[in-house]
Amino acid sequence: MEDIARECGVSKMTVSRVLSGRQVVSAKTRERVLSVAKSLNYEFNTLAANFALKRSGFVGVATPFVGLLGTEYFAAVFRGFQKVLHGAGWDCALFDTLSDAFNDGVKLARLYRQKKVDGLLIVAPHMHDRFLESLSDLGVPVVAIGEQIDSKQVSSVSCDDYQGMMEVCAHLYELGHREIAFVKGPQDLATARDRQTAYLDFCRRESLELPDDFLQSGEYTIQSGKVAARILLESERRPTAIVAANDFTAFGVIECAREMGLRVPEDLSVTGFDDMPSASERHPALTTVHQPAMEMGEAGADILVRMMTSGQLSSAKISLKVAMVARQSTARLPATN
Amino acid sequence: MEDIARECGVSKMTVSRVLSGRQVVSAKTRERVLSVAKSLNYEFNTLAANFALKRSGFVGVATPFVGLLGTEYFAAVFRGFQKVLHGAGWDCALFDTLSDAFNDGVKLARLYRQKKVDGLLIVAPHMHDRFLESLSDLGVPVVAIGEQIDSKQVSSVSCDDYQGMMEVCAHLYELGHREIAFVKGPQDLATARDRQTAYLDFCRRESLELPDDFLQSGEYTIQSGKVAARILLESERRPTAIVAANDFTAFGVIECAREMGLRVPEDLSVTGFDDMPSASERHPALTTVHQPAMEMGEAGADILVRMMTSGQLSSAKISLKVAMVARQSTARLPATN
DNA sequence: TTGTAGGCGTTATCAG
DNA sequence: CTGATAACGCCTACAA
Repeated sequence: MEDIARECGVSKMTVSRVLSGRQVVSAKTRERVLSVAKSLNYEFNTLAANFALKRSGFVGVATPFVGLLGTEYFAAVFRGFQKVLHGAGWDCALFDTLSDAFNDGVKLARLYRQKKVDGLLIVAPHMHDRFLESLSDLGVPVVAIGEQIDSKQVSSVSCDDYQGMMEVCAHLYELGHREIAFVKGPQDLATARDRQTAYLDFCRRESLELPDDFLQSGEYTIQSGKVAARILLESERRPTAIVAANDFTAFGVIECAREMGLRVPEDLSVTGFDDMPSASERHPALTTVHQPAMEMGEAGADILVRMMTSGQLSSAKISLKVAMVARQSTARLPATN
Repeated sequence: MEDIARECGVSKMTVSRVLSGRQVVSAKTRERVLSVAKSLNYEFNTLAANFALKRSGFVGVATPFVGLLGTEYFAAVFRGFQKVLHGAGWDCALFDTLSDAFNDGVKLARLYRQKKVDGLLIVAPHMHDRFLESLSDLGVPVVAIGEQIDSKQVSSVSCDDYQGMMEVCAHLYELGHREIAFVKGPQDLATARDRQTAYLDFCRRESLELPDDFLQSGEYTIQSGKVAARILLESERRPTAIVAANDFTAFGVIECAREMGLRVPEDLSVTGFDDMPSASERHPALTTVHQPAMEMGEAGADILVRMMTSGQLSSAKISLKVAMVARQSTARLPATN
């Protein structure tokens, strides 16, 4: 900068003002500085600028590298981040919540305290309560995507699991189903509990009297879906529809049904939740609930930018609407019975 | 640091030496410094350290956000990066090769010149020659993963497309196939050309005399696979096996065969290349070629670390062996004919 | 609108 | 093995 200043006959400070582009400089001086900078092949040193500004220019995106990185869901959320953050002058760095170093939020907070990142975005759907609780009150700008966090300092952007599951149940009900069973998810995940609550509320609202074993345990896995389905489909009062707490579980249910010689959807309707890419690729394509991943990313990044620029850690809780997608795994009841 | 120094009765420099942990300090002093640091709730300022060291502590990982981010392949490569880089003291930042700002390598190089990143890892399988060429000789530590780069300064880690395709052809040959057709990929992708060359070399080596139309064009897409398959399967000399240049193309071929009432693999053997996750999930599971993605990531990061620490831009070209995976889309010929 | 002086928190360098 | 000093390249604060 000094070279440019000398060449232009102005001070280093004026050059800085032009190059950082956020202070008023006369148009004539500005152009002169810019042209000299170009002719001198000058490159702005972002690192030094950020050091002086006491910021890193990076936002940390934390997610489990096994399980979530590599999914279209994560990619969509991330594109949402990028769109907002890049415009606001930040880049994204990736951190693994599963690595030894990040068993809890305290470790993540160190990234901030050491000035490696200016804020954190946690992509954490289906994450255990314990981890999420460790995020509370770290004194760091943090936004969690995919789960609602119960904290005054941590913001979160989640989607309306309850509403989505309600739509699924209503969809089946409209198709004539009255014998609707449910395969639960892990009880330490808030998403799983919300989905289950919606199912139970729906049954109560419509006065569906269902036997206790219509509520089966599950673990959000294909295998657990198969196990639960076998119990349900072998019981004397066989359901005409099975609502799975997520897509994996639904895949397991369908696999079990097929093994037992039942056709989906003719003999059994099955629904999932999450709308993984394979949900639409499988046969039959799965009726499920789609989450607005990119919008969640954008909303989360918006909140984070506000926290980082204001320095205020007031938490915002946003819950986005989801949309059920009817595909080929559900059918009208009288069609075959 | 000054506070700690005062408290310990040593100089700021000694504290720095202890905390940065890369210079010899007497064990007694070290422990005293560490304990005082803890009691003072001191947090090391990474940003300031990196500024003094003239490095950012970040490596830029560039990839197309639409198409590659969100795939298991990318996730595996990235885990490989992380494993090596984290150990060596770097974190990873993500950049989109598709965004306006990165139509070419020159734009990426700016990240380095502005000291935002200390080096670049480009995850670029199936990337157009033009982009790859723009990476040459940027004067920046760059390693490309997935494509071989023709440059004296840019390193690359690719996998042996030629060998993989040879194995596929040999596999079909051993199953008794002699009428083997091929669906090409885009001609401006080196991977596509290598796979095609292997096929042609194999045919020549085994003296398979095939009609010209056994070599169909394709675009690495499902749709183009369908189109090519229709031509092949409707020709009077119908192939008993179709080798597709990648998995997507193979999916299209299978779809077309099914529409025409042909069974795979009983009436037609089909092979892919890449081993996408869905390759093993589909029915029939696809015989294809698997790439050692995580190993490629590790190898690439190793090379980059060497470039960054040495400052030398000597390019290394590594080509990793691939492995064919025989699944259910290929079968012995006499079994049905 | 522009200039001057000083500082950000760490490390390199060289002397002891 | 330890200490003093200067420097990294930019920005804030204040003054002109």
